[in-house]
Amino acid sequence: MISNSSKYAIKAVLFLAIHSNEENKIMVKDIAEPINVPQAYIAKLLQELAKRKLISSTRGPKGGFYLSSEDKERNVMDIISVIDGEKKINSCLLSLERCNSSNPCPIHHLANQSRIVLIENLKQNSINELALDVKNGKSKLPL
Amino acid sequence: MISNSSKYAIKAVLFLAIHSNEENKIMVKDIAEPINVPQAYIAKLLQELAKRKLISSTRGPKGGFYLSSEDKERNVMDIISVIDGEKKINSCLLSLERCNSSNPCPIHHLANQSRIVLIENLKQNSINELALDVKNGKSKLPL
DNA sequence: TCTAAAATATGATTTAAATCATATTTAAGA
DNA sequence: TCTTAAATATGATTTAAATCATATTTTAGA
Ligand code: FES
Ligand code: FES
Repeated sequence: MISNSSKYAIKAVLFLAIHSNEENKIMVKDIAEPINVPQAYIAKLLQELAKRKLISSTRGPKGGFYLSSEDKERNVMDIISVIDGEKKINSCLLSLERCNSSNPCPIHHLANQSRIVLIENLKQNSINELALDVKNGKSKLPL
Repeated sequence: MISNSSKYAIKAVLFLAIHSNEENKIMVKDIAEPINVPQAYIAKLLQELAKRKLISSTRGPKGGFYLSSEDKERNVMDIISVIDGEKKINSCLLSLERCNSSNPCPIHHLANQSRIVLIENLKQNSINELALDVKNGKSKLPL
């Protein structure tokens, strides 16, 4: 439903939200370790996120990744959409085909509402808001 | 979150609920095709479900798989638990470690409630009830 | 303008899940 | 009791996701 890659990407973006800004960029090697994701792997994900404009980056010495103020207004679903694609999280729990309320599978009505709520919630808070929660001790960035 | 194997297993069990009973057993080859799952693959899953007592089977000529009346009182979460294991569906969306409301990750509060609701819903209806929905045209068994 | 430090692009390798294959065991019926 | 049809047990192969490796491009600063 949500890939490992998406989870890693979310962790990395939140880490950047907490520790970086326009004037304080962070290199992959300084991101990989604290979030406990292999460096080469998170590098690839960060590159993809940068290409898709969810995070910002500059090359060369003093370069690195960071979140611009617009980047911080993104939400978690934006990240999942870029890494996994829209359709994956919306696919039918049984068929992998089109999930459709007018032609539902036997467990559609058991699963559909909670999925809608989940997706809605993942769009509700900005990266910035989630980062503030961590700063305020209301949540933790796990390994 | 829910593996392909679990999805296949759920489809197979629902198929058995609709088409089989103590006097009318069904062979793997007659299950595989209608639910559109490779025969050797669904065979393995059915064997596991039978070993774990979620479905019934008899060997030899006139043998096959079927659901006893007790089997039909099981629910979808029972199947997921047997195929994927309990912990998988309950793991943290970010860390893969213990998901814990008193030490939550940044998206715990975005995801936890809907997951609880999903799991509760998947336990709510018996296989028999879900099969009746299909028989009554209220839902469809997809490919 | 050179050098070094960073991201980027691209592709190879590994691993776990999915899929396939087959020898063994059980039970019905002749 | 023999034969045959079924599930069962076990393991091999394939595939997609995860992970690793490296040559190229860009840019800051000497
Ligand atoms: S049709 Fe299966 S979850 Fe919607
Ligand atoms: S701690 Fe991450 S989902 Fe609960």
